[in-house]
Amino acid sequence: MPQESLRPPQWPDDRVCSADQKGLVREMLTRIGDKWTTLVITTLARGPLRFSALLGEINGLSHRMLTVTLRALERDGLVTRTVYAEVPPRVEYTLTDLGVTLIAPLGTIVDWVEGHQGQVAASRAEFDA
Amino acid sequence: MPQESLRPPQWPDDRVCSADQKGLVREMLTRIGDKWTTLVITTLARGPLRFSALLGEINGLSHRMLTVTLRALERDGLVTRTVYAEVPPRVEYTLTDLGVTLIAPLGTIVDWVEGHQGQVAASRAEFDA
DNA sequence: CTGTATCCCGTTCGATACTG
DNA sequence: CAGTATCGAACGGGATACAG
Repeated sequence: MPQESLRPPQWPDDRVCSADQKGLVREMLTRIGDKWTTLVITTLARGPLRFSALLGEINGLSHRMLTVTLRALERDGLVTRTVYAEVPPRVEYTLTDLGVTLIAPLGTIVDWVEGHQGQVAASRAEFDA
Repeated sequence: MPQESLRPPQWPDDRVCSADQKGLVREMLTRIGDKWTTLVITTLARGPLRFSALLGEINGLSHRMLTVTLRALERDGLVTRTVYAEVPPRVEYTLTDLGVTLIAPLGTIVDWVEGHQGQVAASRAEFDA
């Protein structure tokens, strides 16, 4: 088993968050903020999808990264993987109850970005000028 | 030539989000989720701080990464950089009004993590078993 | 004190090829 | 169709040295 496949970033530095759980919070933020996790969750929020459907819905997402992302979500208990014993094989991914509770908080961030992207873009334009 | 140095990430991939704004949403999520951004924002949420103070408050944060993080936040209009013409130089960083509006949404995520980290940890333990 | 520039290593991720 | 294995390029980020 390759090291990379499934290992979620373990945050080994307890100095960062010695007395509290900021390490875990940041680890989850890292997960939430990583390249594909949020897109996968928000896509699954509209209903269960199979692997190939997810791949089709999310533009630019590679085969391999979808697998990695889904495994991490599954490990965290946010997504359920259901295999149907058919030929050809069919696998459906569904948000768990826990995963569903993440939709709203995620939504506040998405809303913020959508509501302020103009200001951010303007600020960048000025900064880069 | 490989001046990757201190420049904030500039928008490398338009492929992913050609016509819509999901790319920007994800880009902001990436920024929010990256190693230090959230910690810097939440630390500045308690009040303005100078460079060295921030460095001291956030354990494990390196000199260089604080600069990189602050530049990105400044570029996005989330943080203001104020230089006082003194010797030795003093520079204070403050959340902008825009930056302040990010505190609440960020809080919903932090609250989610703190409220569900037990379930996540349990799920991981079972998955890894 | 604040910030920039280099070096350098580990990780990430896309492309590709292969299996059940 | 769904998933795994491998490889190479790109990136992140720490240590360090240096400058205003």
